[in-house]
Parts: sequence; structure tokens; C-alpha cells
Amino acid sequence: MSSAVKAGTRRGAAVPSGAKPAAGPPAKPDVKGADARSAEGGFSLPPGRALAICLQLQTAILEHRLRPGMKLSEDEVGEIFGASRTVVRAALHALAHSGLVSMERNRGAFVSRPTIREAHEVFEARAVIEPRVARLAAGCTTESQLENLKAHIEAEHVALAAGEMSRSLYLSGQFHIAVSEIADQQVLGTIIRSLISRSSLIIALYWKRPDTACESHSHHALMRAMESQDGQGAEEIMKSHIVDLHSGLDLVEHSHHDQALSEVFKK
Amino acid sequence: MSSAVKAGTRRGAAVPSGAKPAAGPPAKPDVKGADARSAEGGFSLPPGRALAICLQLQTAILEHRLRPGMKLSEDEVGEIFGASRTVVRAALHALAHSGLVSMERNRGAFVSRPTIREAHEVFEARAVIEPRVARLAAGCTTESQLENLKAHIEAEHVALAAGEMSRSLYLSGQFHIAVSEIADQQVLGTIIRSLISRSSLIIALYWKRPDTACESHSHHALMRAMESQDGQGAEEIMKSHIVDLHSGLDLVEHSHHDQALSEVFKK
DNA sequence: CAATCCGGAATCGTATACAATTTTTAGGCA
DNA sequence: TGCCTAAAAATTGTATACGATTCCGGATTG
Repeated sequence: MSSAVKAGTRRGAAVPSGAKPAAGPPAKPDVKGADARSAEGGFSLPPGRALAICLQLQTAILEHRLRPGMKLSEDEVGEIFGASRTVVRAALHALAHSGLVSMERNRGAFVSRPTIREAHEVFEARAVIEPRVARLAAGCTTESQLENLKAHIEAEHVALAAGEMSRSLYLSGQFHIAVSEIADQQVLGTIIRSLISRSSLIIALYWKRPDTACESHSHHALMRAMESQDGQGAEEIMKSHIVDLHSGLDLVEHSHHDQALSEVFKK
Repeated sequence: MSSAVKAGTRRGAAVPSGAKPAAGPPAKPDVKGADARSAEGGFSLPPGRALAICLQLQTAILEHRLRPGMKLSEDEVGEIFGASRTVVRAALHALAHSGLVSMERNRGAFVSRPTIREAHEVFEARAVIEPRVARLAAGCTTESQLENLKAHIEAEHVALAAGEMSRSLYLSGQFHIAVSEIADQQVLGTIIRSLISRSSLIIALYWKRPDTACESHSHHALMRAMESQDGQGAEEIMKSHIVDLHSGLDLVEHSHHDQALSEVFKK
């Protein structure tokens, strides 16, 4: 049933939609150090083909082309990517470990639907970890890294101006990842990537207002703090930025879809 | 070659070696809330049988029965646990995601050998995260949870007195996990579990002195801070405790095994 | 008419078989 | 003796097949 998964062209580039050139010249940014090692959670790359499937699925989820709750049938995904269930299974397990999909025994894999509680916890965790990492990063930012950050912000602006909401959010996450990579802490970096991935799901579910160009300002301020080696400042900006993100969510039971119907007309 | 893996009885309890009764009566503690949900990294449990294998391998690694660098052949593990390679593979992948084993393409799975850099990063990460979690935990510790912590410390003492070094370290890690569970933060708790698991590997590789009953004191102090709801104190104690652990490591290239030989007689 | 029960279809869990790659070993040659 | 080459052995990567469980629809019955 259903034509659920419709990600990219069977064998497009690993991050096809990630290279979308909104405007010609100013869009050279494109996540620099986030190639293969930015894989799922960051850990042990699944062998061979599974990794490609992983990345495509991940990108699709992070760009909200696959919404939370969608079923990822092994057969279906396998047919789409022209792979056997064995490797699809590996890919799905990998994504499950990174928290993007959840697997229910004998029922299959679904794009994760973070609970409200988990949403809170993810952003609390980010509020604990990322500010500290931002401080570390501020202490050792090179010129080219600053350029990279600038390009990221640039790209965010472009996407936002073009009204590409989901892509904008994706890039926003990539910015945070870029910051964590500057800190050159792989362990914390991996953790942060995982949290940001999950944040993407949370935002897809609980975002309050579809407008709000809130991001770019904080990101710019953060970059400037890093530019002037202001660790303390960077830490504080990051902290408040994440708190802002957290409070920008509408964390109440959403009573989604038909459940709402049966609930509304109950009596 | 080799009779590498020799964990438990093919189908013993999930955590057989974890229940080793050093002394009869005083050993009732045994990790309370750390049953199945304390699985590997904490994430998506591999389906069915794989989970059991996961847990057994994990326990063996955490107790240093499987040393870093050991090869975990799929066939071999499969034969030992009476399972087919399919499920063994899933188990190994899961452990790889939690950082306990590393897989090299076309070469197989090995118990991870954390690099010195990774060792530093893991303890830096713990120093960032755990103190904050300890603070949270201190604010909401119930009586029974205190009892549980007490039992943990008790068990550590017993193991230490019996000279069971590796088990003592294992229990030390479990104590930290117990603290994180009190904080009732699943996301951060999962992260902490993963970091502690890796710490176990790091300690196996880089521990300085095989003696040192250093742990228990800090743990006891932490417990008392939590008992008196002293969040600030708990945070500080945890912080310094982790720094102590970090500095208790001998983080220099160990030139292990034969490499040492060729090095010694080089000139 | 509604609730329940059963059978088919679909999907997942596991085992086994085959292909690809690596490692090792045996052999030949300088 | 030492080193390079090549074939064999071992191990992993992938595909397919079969059994088990769940889901969905229709028939039966109170």
C-alpha cells in the first residue's frame, strides 16, 4: 500500500537535495566537513551500500520530506533503492540507533515521533552541551572556518528568502554542526549531531509559527563572538539561542489526524 | 584460530557474569533499574535474539573479559551463541553504534581500542555532562533511590575488598548510571551510558595503577550531597570526581605487544 | 445490528547460500 | 636467504528463501 517513500532518484548523489542551488553565485557554502563522517549519528558507518541508503533516508527525514510517523517498509525502501532487504535492514537499524527512526518488533520501522517529554529533554541536553562546545570553538576558530560559517548563514538567508522553510531549518542545524566541528571534539560533536537530528523531527512536529526568521540573528551574533575569540560570549549566546528554540516550540499534545476526529465527535 | 570469546553458557541469563556472587550475603545490590533498557548505548534494541547477544558481549567487554583489540569473528560468535550470522551481525552493529566495537570493512569487528585523543574527549564530555545531571538528580532523590545508591557503593566495596578489580570498575560505572537515572533524563542518560561504556574500554587500556581505591570516597560524598538535596555540591563533587578519573589515566602511546619488542631492540 | 471470530495477505525475523574481498601461504626466482 | 608473485583459504557483504507474527477483511452468531 501507499507510495510512502519517494526520496530522490534511485541513485542520485548521496545528498542530492542538499546541493540545491537556490541562487547561483552566493551559494557555494554547502556543508564543508559534513560529507560521509557526518553520517547518521556519526558512529560506525554501516557497510557499503547501507550507508548510501542511510544518508538518503536521513536527508529526506531531516528535510521533512519524510514526516514523523511514516512507515518505512523494508520491501518498499528496498525496491526504491534497488537493494535487498538485508542492506535496507542495516540502514534502518543504523537510523534507529541515531534516533531518527524507531523500530517496533514484528511491525516495522517508522520515522520517529518524539514525545513531548523527549522534545524537552533533547533541548535541555543541547542547552547543556552546545554552549560549552561553542566556548571551546570560539577559542580556536581559523579564518577559513569563519568563512565557512559565514557561507552557512548566507545559505540560510537565501533559503529563507526563497520561502524554503524546511531547507532553511535543515541548514540551521548544519550551522550548529559546523560550530561543533570547529571545536574539534569528535565525541561531543557526534552527540550534538544526534541531538540536532532529533531536533529536526521535534521541530517538524511541534513548531509554533511557520514564519519567524528568528535563527539568523543568533547565528550571526554567535559567529561574531567566535570571530573575536570571545568564549564567554559565545557560550552565553548559544545558551540563550537554544533556550529560544526550545520556547519556540508548542509542546502540547497535538492529537494528530483522525484521533482528533474521533476525539472531537466523541459525544 | 583462538578461543577468543568464551562468554557464559550459550543461553544463560541475560547478564550472567554480572551476577557473580563474590561473597554470599552482602551482595544483594546488583544494578536495579539497569535491566533491558540499559542495553548497549540505550537506543533501539536490536530485535529478539540479537539483544541477548548484545548484552552478553557488552557485559563481557565491560568486565574486561574481552580486551580491546580482540577480534569478534561473526562465525565464531555465532557458533558460541548458537545463532546464525544474521543476528550476530545485528548485535555487532548495535555494539558498534554504541562505540564498544569498531567494524572495518571486509575485515570484521573488533573490540574498540579508543585512541588517546578519544580518551581525552570522552572524559571531557563526561566532565561537561555528568555534573549537570548530578545536580538535577540531587533535586529529586527519593529514599529508595538513596538506598539503591548505597547498595551500589556497598557492592563496590565488596568487590574491591575481594580484589576483583574489573568487577569493581564495572560497578563503579553502574553507580554513575544509577545517578543519571535518578535525574530521570532519558536522553542525557543514554548519552551518559554510552560514555561510561567507552570509559570502561579506556580504563582497560590506559589505567595507571591497578590499586587505588579512589572511587568509593567520591561516590560516598556524592551520595551524601544528594541526600541533603545539595545540587550545587553534587555538581562540584561530580565534576572533580571525573577530573580525578581523567587524571588517573596514563594517556601515552602504549606501544602494545610485539610493537614494543621491535621498539625495544630497535637499535 | 453489533461484536466476535477466523482465514488470507502482508510484513518482519532468521537461516542459509552465493559472491566479493582480504589474508595467508606456498612456490619460484634472483 | 630474502623477496615477490600467485593461488588457496578464510571472512565478510549481499541476496534469497522459509517460518512466525501481525494486520485486515468478511463471515458467523448472539
